[in-house]
Amino acid sequence: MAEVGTSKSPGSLEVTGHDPDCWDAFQWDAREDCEVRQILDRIADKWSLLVISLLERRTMRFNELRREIDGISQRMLTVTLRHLERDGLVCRTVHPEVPPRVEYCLSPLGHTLLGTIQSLVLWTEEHQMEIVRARQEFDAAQAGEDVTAL
Amino acid sequence: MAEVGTSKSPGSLEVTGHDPDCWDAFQWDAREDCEVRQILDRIADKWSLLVISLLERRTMRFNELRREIDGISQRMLTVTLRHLERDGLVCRTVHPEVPPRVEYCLSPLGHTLLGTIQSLVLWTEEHQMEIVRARQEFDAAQAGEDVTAL
DNA sequence: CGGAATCCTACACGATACTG
DNA sequence: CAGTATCGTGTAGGATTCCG
Repeated sequence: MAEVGTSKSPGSLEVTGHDPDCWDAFQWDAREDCEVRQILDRIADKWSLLVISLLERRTMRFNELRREIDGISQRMLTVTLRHLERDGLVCRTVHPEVPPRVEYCLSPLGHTLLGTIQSLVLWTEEHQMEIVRARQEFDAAQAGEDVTAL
Repeated sequence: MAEVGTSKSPGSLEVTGHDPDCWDAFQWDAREDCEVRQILDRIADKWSLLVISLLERRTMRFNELRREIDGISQRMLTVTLRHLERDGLVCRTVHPEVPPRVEYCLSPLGHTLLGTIQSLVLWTEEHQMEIVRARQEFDAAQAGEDVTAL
């Protein structure tokens, strides 16, 4: 229900992606709509952050990115780039040559995201020790309960 | 491999969660390790952000959160809260009464996350129009290609 | 009330093979 | 080179039921 473009015809990767119910009109604590979650999901998905951070430095070609990332499947690189392109964060330029040459770079909008992302990365750097320690304590407490439960 | 606490015995929810290979030692563009992605995944998952934003205001009980969020299953609320508790972002207080009363609140660490999160939310607010427009243009272009392809 | 255990399904993702 | 198409799998997450 509430499908915008039902043109999900075979012949295109699942770019239109998931947008099933989108929080059931919860409105994100009455301040936001579901856009926030969608966009957060995008930059937090398995590869986007990495692609963005690589494109921060310079324009890159498809297989260049592929080699650089090492571990990404060609499919997921395609899907990720399509997502980012669809959201206007990344620009895709096809040079009509043979062999084909396709270049990707950050859009201006993508660059504005960069600052925010980096503050998030910074927070993680600053606090990851605390988090790791918290996890250890938590797990230890769990194990302790298991023992006392015997 | 590389499992820290293999105490994933039946009798605990899947808190220890996913940590399968963690980027294959890619080191996040040689600047970060996989912690970043893990933590980003945490706050960007389906409900965490919402829970955190609700706990920003005040301490809340389990079913209070459940009612407030409207759409979350009890299972996912439990899982989400456990995750956040494990990472030290949320504090869980059990009052030994009958009927039981369990309260959740943001930890100090959780509060430090709040600022970063809000900058992200702010970015989304400021740019969501651009993103929506970019998507429309992208989808339109796609449709156009489909037409010309006939 | 605040969970835990179990079952089930949809989808994200990887591997592989083919194309312009 | 830069994709697309197809298949197989793991898992996130919902529904339901039971427990202290």
